[in-house]
Amino acid sequence: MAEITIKDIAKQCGVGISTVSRALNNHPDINPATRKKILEVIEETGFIPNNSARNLKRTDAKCIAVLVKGITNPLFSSMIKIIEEETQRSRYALVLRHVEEQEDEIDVALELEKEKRLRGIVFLGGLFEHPEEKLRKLKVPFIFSTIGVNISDQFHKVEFSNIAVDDRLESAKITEYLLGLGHRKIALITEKNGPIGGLRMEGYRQAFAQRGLPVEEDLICYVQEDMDHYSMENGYLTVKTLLESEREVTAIYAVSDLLAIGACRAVLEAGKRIPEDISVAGYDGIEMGEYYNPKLTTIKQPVEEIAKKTIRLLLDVIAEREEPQQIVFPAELVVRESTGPC
Amino acid sequence: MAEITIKDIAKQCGVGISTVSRALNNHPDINPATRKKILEVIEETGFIPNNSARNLKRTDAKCIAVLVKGITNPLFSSMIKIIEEETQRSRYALVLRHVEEQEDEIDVALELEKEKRLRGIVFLGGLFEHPEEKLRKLKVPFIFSTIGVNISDQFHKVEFSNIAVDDRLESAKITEYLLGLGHRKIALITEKNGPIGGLRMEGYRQAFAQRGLPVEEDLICYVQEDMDHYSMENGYLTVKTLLESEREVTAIYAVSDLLAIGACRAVLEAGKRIPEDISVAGYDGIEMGEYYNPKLTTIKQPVEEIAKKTIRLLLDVIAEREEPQQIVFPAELVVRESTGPC
DNA sequence: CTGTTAGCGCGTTCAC
DNA sequence: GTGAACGCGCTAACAG
Repeated sequence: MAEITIKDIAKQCGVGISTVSRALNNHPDINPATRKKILEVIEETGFIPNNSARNLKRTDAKCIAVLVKGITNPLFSSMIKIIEEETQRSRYALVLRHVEEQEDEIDVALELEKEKRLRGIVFLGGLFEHPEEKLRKLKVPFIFSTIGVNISDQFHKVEFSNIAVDDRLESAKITEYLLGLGHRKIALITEKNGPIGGLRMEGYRQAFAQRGLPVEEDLICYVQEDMDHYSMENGYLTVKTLLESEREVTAIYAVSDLLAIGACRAVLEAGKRIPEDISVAGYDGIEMGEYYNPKLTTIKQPVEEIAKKTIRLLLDVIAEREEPQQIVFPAELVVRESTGPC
Repeated sequence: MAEITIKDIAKQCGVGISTVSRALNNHPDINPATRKKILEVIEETGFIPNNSARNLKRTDAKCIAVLVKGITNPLFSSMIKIIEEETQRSRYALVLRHVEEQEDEIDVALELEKEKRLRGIVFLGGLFEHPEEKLRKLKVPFIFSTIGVNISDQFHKVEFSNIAVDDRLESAKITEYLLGLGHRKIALITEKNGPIGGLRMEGYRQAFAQRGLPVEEDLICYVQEDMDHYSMENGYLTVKTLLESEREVTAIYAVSDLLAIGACRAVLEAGKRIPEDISVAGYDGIEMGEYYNPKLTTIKQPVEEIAKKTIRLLLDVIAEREEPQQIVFPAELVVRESTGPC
């Protein structure tokens, strides 16, 4: 069965091809009567315009793309929801696209930019460390909403937008909080390579340094490389190994809430209490932290604010109401039940 | 700046347009030397073929689409991962597409079918209750992997594929387990309307009926309609209300693990112990259930098997090695720490 | 092996 | 207001 096209509709309505096109696109120059009739026939026939063909010709598509790297990150779904709302309000269409871990998000963006008629791009969860040369290939405004990557090391000019949290600072904040409680044997659960783990580790070290305290290197535990670095399972396994090693530990700081929850499981399984025997702190502020037992002490990233600012800034830049800029959001130390005095 | 096209590449290489196309598509009939040169120029120029134009002409695209309804469902990400692996192994491209709650997944599929050259479609999380007439519009094989919707009530012919778990049966299983522990005051946390909640409630009733026990209607608690029906927050609020009502309860069965975790938080906040004072059981078998404290008793859906079978069946149907069929997978009652004798 | 040509389905000029 | 013709960028069929 042949695909039904705009031509068939035109024939069936006894009108020209372009009239159908006008009906389809809410073009003003069309007789309401003929327009209504065309839409009826379209309804009956179940005709669906071919998007590929449309994208090929269309000049005015208001469309922005969100490229998400890391579908497993629980923070993203709420961010996406907010971005969706905000774009709809501005009458933009949204293309949501997942980027595989090994894919280059810029390449995907470049491809999408050609395929659809993008007006702007949001990068969620990728790394803002692409060569400027490559970034410059993007012809529409874009913004990196890189929860987890501090920009202070970046040398990008202000010509590119970026919204982030100062990981090093926030990480130091929660470490200092643990130190303030009297903890000294604070195990750090982090990833070995990778900018996020790196920055958060730096914050950890900074907090110790600021108090003139030495960091015990063998309390820095790296998650397993061969599986998702930020999964509960990885946190569990890493902390299990730690506890079995009989190293003395009074607190555990995992650089993500999921790792921290895995850590909790390992601690509980070892027959220890949280926080009486061992305090556990996370980082991210995922919803589960409020529901877990005990409730998780963590650094809460202002996800909603970040999402809102991200999309608004992008829309403003698109509309040339605003210049690209780089913004750092403060995060919040949320003390709950999983941490206590040493 | 004008978009760079295949024509420009051809000119720059001093070859014909179709030769470039051949290089692009790994066509065998091409001189390796010219081919290499073309690819080099493409690399230099940063040329990216326009997908819309390709889709318009291409006839042989091996592409299958996965339409996901309900991004928040924690079970989906692992299913998607498996489906990705399996499709790649068969050298199919994958289009992942999220469907909004209010969108009609069939409409989206229809549109996508025109836009890309789909060979098959997987529906994840939608409802298999579309009129046959509409389903028949889909011209490529598709399969509903409807975790959560029992098919026994469906009157669809075998011409459509569907993979599911028998919700009623499994729900009865876990209810019977609680009854077997001696519980009689078992609160049910479910959604008021909606086929999933409906079927699971039927299972709950069935289990009581089988023992000749009456169901106490006021122990059936409906989640709030105005927010995500299967969120922790909704479970928390619903159970909080329940507990404040002073109705006697010895066990709570929530029809999803997330609801159950919210329920646990409410129970704990009320100063009760799990399972000593109140047992809590969930449904789904999400990973968090193993990490939560206490570990959650639940019905574990065989997500991996379902995902594998789903994609394999689809590929088989596409290749005409197999007829469309409807399969029911058994789920497993996993008893963990959150439930105990009455 | 390679270049030329004819559309894919639609939006966008133009005339009318 | 409307229709015919053109071409978006590319692939496929055909010649060479």
